[in-house]
Amino acid sequence: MDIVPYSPVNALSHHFFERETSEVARDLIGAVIVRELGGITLAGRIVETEAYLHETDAASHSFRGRTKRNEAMFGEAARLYVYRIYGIHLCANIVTETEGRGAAVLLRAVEPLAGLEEMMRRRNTTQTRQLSKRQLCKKQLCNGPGKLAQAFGFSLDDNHQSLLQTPLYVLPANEPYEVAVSPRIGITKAADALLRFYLPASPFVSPSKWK
DNA sequence: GCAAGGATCTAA
DNA sequence: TAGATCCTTGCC
Repeated sequence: MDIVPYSPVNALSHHFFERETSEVARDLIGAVIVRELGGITLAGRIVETEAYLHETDAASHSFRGRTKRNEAMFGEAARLYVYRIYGIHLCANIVTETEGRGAAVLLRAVEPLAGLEEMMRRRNTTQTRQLSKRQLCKKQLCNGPGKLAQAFGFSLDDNHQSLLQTPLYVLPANEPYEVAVSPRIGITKAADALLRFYLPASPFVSPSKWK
């Protein structure tokens, strides 16, 4: 069969994620996140991110200091911070900057590249409705933070997991992309800060008033 | 348009 | 300790 075209050899290094959070969030647009899960390769091109800064950012979980929930956000760069939102969904973040800082990049949407069958299966597991009624299409697999986390099988147990080697790593963008900027989605504090980055031409970004 | 869902924060 | 809030989604 085919050789899987994904290898951690050229994966982004610790240095990439140590930088200032909004720079990391912007530079992650076009990068490819790869996860080996149960012998299956899941991969997606990152098309939408948000930067959550340290103690000066009222919208960030780290704003009120370190707690059990946000502990992973204060860990070293290039590790996962996963949290539960609205009691139902999970959101996956990549920790940035220096250890103890409390900054991260939220992964909001990716374009599915590999493992689509598996993503579709994971996105359907909690669906009790008939498949024929509203079949999930490629665009709906990962176009939102909760959807992305579900498709890639992220869980609270994945907190602190490294993104620097198999089974989880990020490959740099293979071409330069024109990145658009907007306010972040779904927040009330610091709502005017331009810390959301996305590919304006991509049909795989999450549905929002900013397009 | 809004309910679901559970942890976390805030005001007493 | 009760009540509001929360980096969302999918069904009504």
